[in-house]
Amino acid sequence: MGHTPGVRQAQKQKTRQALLDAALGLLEEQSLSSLGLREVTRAAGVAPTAFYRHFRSTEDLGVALVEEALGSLHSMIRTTMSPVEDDDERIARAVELIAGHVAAHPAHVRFVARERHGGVQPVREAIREQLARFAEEVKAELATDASAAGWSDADLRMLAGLYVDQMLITASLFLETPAAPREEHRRAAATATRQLRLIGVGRRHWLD
Amino acid sequence: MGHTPGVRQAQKQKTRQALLDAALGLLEEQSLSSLGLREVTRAAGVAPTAFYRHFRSTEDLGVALVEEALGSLHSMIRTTMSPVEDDDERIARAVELIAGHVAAHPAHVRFVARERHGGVQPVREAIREQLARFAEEVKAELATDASAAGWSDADLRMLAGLYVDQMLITASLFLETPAAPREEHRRAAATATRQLRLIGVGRRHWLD
DNA sequence: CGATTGTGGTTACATTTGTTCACTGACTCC
DNA sequence: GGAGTCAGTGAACAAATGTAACCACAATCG
Repeated sequence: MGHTPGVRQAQKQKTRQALLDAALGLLEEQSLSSLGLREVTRAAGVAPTAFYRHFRSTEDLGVALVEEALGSLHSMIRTTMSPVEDDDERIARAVELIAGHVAAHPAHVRFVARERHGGVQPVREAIREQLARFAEEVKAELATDASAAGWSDADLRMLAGLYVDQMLITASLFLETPAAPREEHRRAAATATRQLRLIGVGRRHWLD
Repeated sequence: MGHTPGVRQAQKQKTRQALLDAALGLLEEQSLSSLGLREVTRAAGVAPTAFYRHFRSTEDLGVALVEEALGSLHSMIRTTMSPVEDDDERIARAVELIAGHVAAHPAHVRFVARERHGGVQPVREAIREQLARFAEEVKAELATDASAAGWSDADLRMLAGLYVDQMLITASLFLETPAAPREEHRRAAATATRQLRLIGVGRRHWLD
């Protein structure tokens, strides 16, 4: 089996993915700056030197993880901004969406929250850049909203940044609520909802 | 010189402080989970084994650093809540205060921002606990405010948490603006001011 | 088909790590 | 002032790390 062109590259990306997955798993209990090359290869089931075929260093791997982690967030933001008329409905949907995303990709969320201010500069930079891109998208979406009439460009940028930060805060709040039966989860959701609602109120009366 | 009682303990705390300072310096370019015991003692100018006279492990040292770092934040919050009638004046003063604190203790602020979601569980826990205490203080302060009439306990707690998170966001925003001549610093301050103002607007119209 | 490319494995090495043990000598306390 | 306490030192250890050089062998391409 397999004289189809591309078998080699497919295998390569398979082990590459194994390295990424292994690293992501290990990063649930430590920071990237302490992640060892051998540690990763051991968890991935490959020889230490094989690492170099894919990444120059663990820093490099970290940057790759940023792409992977925030790629999944990409679709999330789009959905949050979906056309819903009722504001409270939209907020509830957003909180629900964040909770779902955290439940689906906890390791990715943890990684971003952890390394956003972490000890590896290139990774911080990559996260910052991606989040700035998201904020720009959010801002563009906000600008189309009817209630945005009269808002300055700086005001819109500020609000978008506020929403992005709030999204991360909410996500890591859910993260800290792992197997809490249901009660803590509810409280986290309630708090997040309230915070978004207050921002919404401020938004509606911004031009008063 | 020195038959006054307490010379010994004074010397001990002096080297203990040297260890803390050395660690804090090293942590500007890495995370706590990768901080080595020998690395710290080397930077502090003491023998590796001396470390054990003060801390059980680097994790332990990290927890001690939390106390030190958030102790300085303590006074900061109190001042922010000082009695000023004009809201915009209060916001301006708060932003100014945060900027000053970051300029005065950049390493402490960086440490808290970095390890709040970092890879060392006991340190995360310590930071969470201290921030919860701060939030409680802020909430108590908010409750005395005249405009807090009719606010539920949960609403007050939510608002206090929002302010604390916002304070950290603003602080780490200033952190990312190290030697930027003045322009970036101004923009950061402007953004922070705008965000606090929007929260203030939402606060005033919360009960509408 | 034969030649080439390149992923992954093997072995090896110099460094660095955390922790131990026994020690020294200055401060403490009676 | 003499006995005891204890912060800091020094040497030693096994274990783990990042990186290099060389090898094997299947997929690729002419």
